[in-house]
Amino acid sequence: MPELPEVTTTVNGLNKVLPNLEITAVWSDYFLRTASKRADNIKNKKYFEKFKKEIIGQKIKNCERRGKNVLINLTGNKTVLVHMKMTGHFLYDRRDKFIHLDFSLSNGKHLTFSDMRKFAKIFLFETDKKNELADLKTLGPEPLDNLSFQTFQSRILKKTKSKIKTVLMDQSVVAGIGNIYSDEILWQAGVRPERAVGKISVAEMKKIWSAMKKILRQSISLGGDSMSDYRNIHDEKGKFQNMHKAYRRAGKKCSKNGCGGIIKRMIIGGRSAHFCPVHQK
DNA sequence: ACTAGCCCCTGGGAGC
DNA sequence: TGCTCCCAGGGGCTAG
Repeated sequence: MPELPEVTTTVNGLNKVLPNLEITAVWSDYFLRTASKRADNIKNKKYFEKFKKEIIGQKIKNCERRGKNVLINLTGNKTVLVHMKMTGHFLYDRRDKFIHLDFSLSNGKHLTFSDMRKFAKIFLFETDKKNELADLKTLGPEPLDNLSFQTFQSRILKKTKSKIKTVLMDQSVVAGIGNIYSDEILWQAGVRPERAVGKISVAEMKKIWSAMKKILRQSISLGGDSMSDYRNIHDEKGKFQNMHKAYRRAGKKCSKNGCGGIIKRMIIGGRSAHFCPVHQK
C-alpha cells in the first residue's frame, strides 16, 4: 500500500513526465456508486463537476509529496491533493481494470488513477492556502528531511502510554509510515510493536530512529513495495516486498542471523502487526 | 483527550 | 464449478 517510499516513487515518476503539460479533459466514475459524505471530494458528483471546470486548461507545474499525499501543482494557484489510501496509484499512458479518474493531457497522453477499492481522497485547493489545509498542517515532520534524533524522540514521547507501532503510524507524530514500514522498522530495531513508548530506552529509540531512515531509503531505492496493488506510473512493480523480514511473514523463520525465532502476528490498534518474539524485546 | 470499534470498498483466497 | 465467508487496512467518524 502506498506509504512514504511508494508515494515518493510515484511523485518522482510524475515529475519526469508531467511538467508543462496542460490538462485538456477530465473523466471520472467515482460518484456513480459512491456518494461521498464529504462535499470536498470528487466522489461527490457536484464537486467533481466543479473540480473539472476549474482544472481544465491549467498547466501542470510540478508534483510533490507530503506524508502519504501527492500534490499536483497547477497554474492558476491550484493544487490537486491525492491521498492514494490502500489501492490507489497513478499510471501514465497506461490503463488497468480499476481506472476511476482520467486526465487528458496536451501531448495526447493520459494520466490515469487506478483505485480498486475506491478509498482515495482527491480534491482541489488554492496553492497559496497550503499551510492552512487541515490534511497537511496536522502532519508531523518528514522522516527523511533531516529529522534529528532529539526531535523524533520528543515527538514520540508525547504518547508515553501508547504502543510504539501505533505511534510510528500516527501521521501527526511522523508523516509517511504505515503498516508495512512500522513492522519492518521495529524488526530491524529489535523492539516489539506492543511496547509502551514510555518504557523504551534511549538506546532502543535510537535504533528505531536509524532503522526508520535506513529502511525508508532502502525501499525508495528499490522503487517501493508492491506486495499489494502498488505500481509505479509505468505499471511496474517495486521490489521492497522481497526484502520483508516481518510484514506478512507469520509462521516463517526469523531471518536474523542466529535468531531462530518464528514470526508471529498479533492485532495492535486494529491492524495486524508482525514481529519476531525472540530477538524483538 | 483518549481509545476501541465500525465503516468505506472490492478482489483474492480458503473452505465446502 | 461456484457459492459463502473472511481478510487486507488508512483514516474518518462515533460512542464510551
